[in-house]
Amino acid sequence: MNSDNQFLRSGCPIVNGLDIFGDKWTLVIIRDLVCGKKTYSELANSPENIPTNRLAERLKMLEAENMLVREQYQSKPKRYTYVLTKKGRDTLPILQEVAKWGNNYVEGTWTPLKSFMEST
Amino acid sequence: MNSDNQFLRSGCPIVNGLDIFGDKWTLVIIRDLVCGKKTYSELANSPENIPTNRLAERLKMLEAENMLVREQYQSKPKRYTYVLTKKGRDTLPILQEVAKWGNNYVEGTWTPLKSFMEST
DNA sequence: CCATTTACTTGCGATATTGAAGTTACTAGT
DNA sequence: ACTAGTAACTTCAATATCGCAAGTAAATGG
Repeated sequence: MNSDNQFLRSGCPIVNGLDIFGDKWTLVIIRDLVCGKKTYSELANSPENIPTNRLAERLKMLEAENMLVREQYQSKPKRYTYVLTKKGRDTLPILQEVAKWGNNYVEGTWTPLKSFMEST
Repeated sequence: MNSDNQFLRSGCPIVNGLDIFGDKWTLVIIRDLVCGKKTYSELANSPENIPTNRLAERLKMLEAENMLVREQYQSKPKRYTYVLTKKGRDTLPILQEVAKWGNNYVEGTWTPLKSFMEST
C-alpha cells in the first residue's frame, strides 16, 4: 500500500496519509528526526527499541516517499544522516495532536517539551 | 499492544496513541463514525471495503478502550449503533491534520467538507 | 417456505513483524 | 599484525496479523 495513484484504497486524504505513516513505527521515526536525531544508530536507540530490520525498511520507504533524504556526512566508510523534507516535517501537526491526545487519555505518558508542542 | 500501563512501549504519548489507533483501519472507522455512520453495515460499506472480520475486531477493541459505546436501537433481533465517547471524538483534530496533510501531499485525494475540517 | 438483510464468525493462505544473529567496512589500541 | 569495537545494515526463523471468501444466526417480507 503506497501513495502511487494507481492503487489508492480511496480518494480520502486520511486513508492516503495512513497508507504512508499509519503503522506503529513510522511516526515514531519521524518524531525522533523532528527531535534532532540524525543517524541510523540514534534512531535505533530510542526507548521503544525498534527492530533494526524494520528501521531500515521504513527509512527506505520514507526516502521513496520523499519524506526524507539521505545526506552523506563521511566517506570512509560512507555514512549518511537522515533529514526530513518539508513533506516529512509537515507531519509535525499530526504528531502534536497525537501527543496531546495521548497525554490526555493514556495514563503514564510524559508531557512533551513545549519546544516540541509549539514548533511549527 | 494496548494502553494498559503495565505494558507500555514507552512513556511517549505519541507511541501510546499509536498503540491504539496506529494502523490502517482504526482511524478510518472513527472517520466514518464522526461523519455520522452508526451501524455495522454502514461502516462495512465504506469505499475502502474493510474486511468484516477486521471491522468487528476493531469495534471490539475501540469499545474495550472506551473510545466508543454500543447502544441498542432495536430488540428483535438485538441491534446496536456504535457511538463515539469523548475520548473517541477527541481524535478529530488528529483526523483533521492527517486530512490536511493527505490533501497537500497525495495527488488524487478529494477535499474534505468544511463541516468536517472545521468542527471541534 | 424461501429469499433477503444485518451483523457477525470461521478458516485459511499470504503477508508482515519480531528478535536474534550475522555481515561489511572501517578505526583505534596493543 | 591482531583484536576489539562501532555503525549500519541484512538475513533468518518463528510468530502474529491480514485480507478474502464463505458460513452462521436471527429475524422480516412476500
